[in-house]
Amino acid sequence: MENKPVKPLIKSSSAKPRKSAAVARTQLDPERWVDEAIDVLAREGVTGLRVEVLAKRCGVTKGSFYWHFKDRQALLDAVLEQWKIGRIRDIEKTTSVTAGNESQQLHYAIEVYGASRNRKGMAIELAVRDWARHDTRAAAIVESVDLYRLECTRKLFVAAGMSDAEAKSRSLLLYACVFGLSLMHYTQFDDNLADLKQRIAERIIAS
Amino acid sequence: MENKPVKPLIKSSSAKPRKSAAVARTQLDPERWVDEAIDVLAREGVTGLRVEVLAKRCGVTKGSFYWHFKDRQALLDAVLEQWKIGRIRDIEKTTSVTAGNESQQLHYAIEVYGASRNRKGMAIELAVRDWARHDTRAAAIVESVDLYRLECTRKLFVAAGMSDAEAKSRSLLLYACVFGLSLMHYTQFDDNLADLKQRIAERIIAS
DNA sequence: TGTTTTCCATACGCTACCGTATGCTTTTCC
DNA sequence: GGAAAAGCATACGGTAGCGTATGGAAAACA
Repeated sequence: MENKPVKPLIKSSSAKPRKSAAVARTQLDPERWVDEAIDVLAREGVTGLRVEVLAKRCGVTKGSFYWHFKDRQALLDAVLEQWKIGRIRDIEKTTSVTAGNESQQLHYAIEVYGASRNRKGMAIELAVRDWARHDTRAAAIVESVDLYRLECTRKLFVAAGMSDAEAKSRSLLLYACVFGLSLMHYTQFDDNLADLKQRIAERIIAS
Repeated sequence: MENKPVKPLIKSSSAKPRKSAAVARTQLDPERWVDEAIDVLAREGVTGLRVEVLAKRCGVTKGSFYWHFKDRQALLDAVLEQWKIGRIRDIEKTTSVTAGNESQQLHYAIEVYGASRNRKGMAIELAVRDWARHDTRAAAIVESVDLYRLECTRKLFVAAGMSDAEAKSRSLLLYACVFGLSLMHYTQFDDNLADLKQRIAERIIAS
């Protein structure tokens, strides 16, 4: 009963060996679980994120999981937090730009999400968003990420010379379109999808 | 073993009482199951669509369900089919227009999906789309509905005077934006969402 | 009225989960 | 090297879900 240490909700990964600095050989899973979980999330959604399934993918059993995490919810929270951090970092990387290249950078922002490349990233995105429809925690995370994204691209539109109100609407239009496209099945709609996407991007960005 | 009649996958609802035309008092659940299922789908997604849960909502037990349906998949198929039929009907209603009012009708098409009203319809839409990400059957239905929608609005854009290529891109942009907006959480982004949406709609439709 | 269908309830076996308890092995630390 | 802690395995109880089997009530039909 009492021989277990005060078990943290998520084991702090900063508890690395203190003396021998360069050893760190035998540590196994500080946040490996979260990475694997995000992988499963991308392919099956939250409902596919089950403790025993995940354990099998990690080559261990539940026993290990419940040592690192208080319960399933703790993992889910960690996944959300990790996702949020990654998104914020990505947004900053995508929307940081040298003055004068704003329009170009906006085009890039659209392309980054475009289907082929970054399929997994979009799968995670959609999984989290669907998750947010039934879970308050996920919804809060999505909201914060959305606001940050919208704000970043808004600044780009402003820097590109638009009014504040127009920049806001363009910013929202941009992300709505990006996510919306990833929801739709339109490959049969046209035989020149590249041109189609080009026109859409122009419509979103051009003055 | 053999006393059961050839059980159809979905019991044909055309087997109404033959003689007394206006009676039909005691029939209970031909497609009531499907309606209830779509209701659950809207609130919990496909994974919430469980046989015993649904039975409880209908005030019966599994025994009834497995008389009407071969298995859970048969219900899911019926749900998809019902959804498709409803969408097709809706699209035709939304995009049929007297000549000259195309632009107005396009604005209406956007408004119809806009948040407040028709929340349930959008919830179903998103649930089905998420479903389609893991299920081939659902994906096929979504694809057919998408193509039909895209084609209908494309015609409206053409009728409004656009080139074929531009009409296609606008049509895709319209639906992508509509679904994308329903995925996002942007209520904190601006204090005048109406103006925001108005600008977006203009951007999508205006020449 | 009695038989056949229709429609539903109950009971069962099975699997996939979650979370806990407990013990075993490997490090870590003294 | 020996105690303590870390990291994981195994086993258990419990729930929820699917699908089947079977019986019973109620309606339709003859």
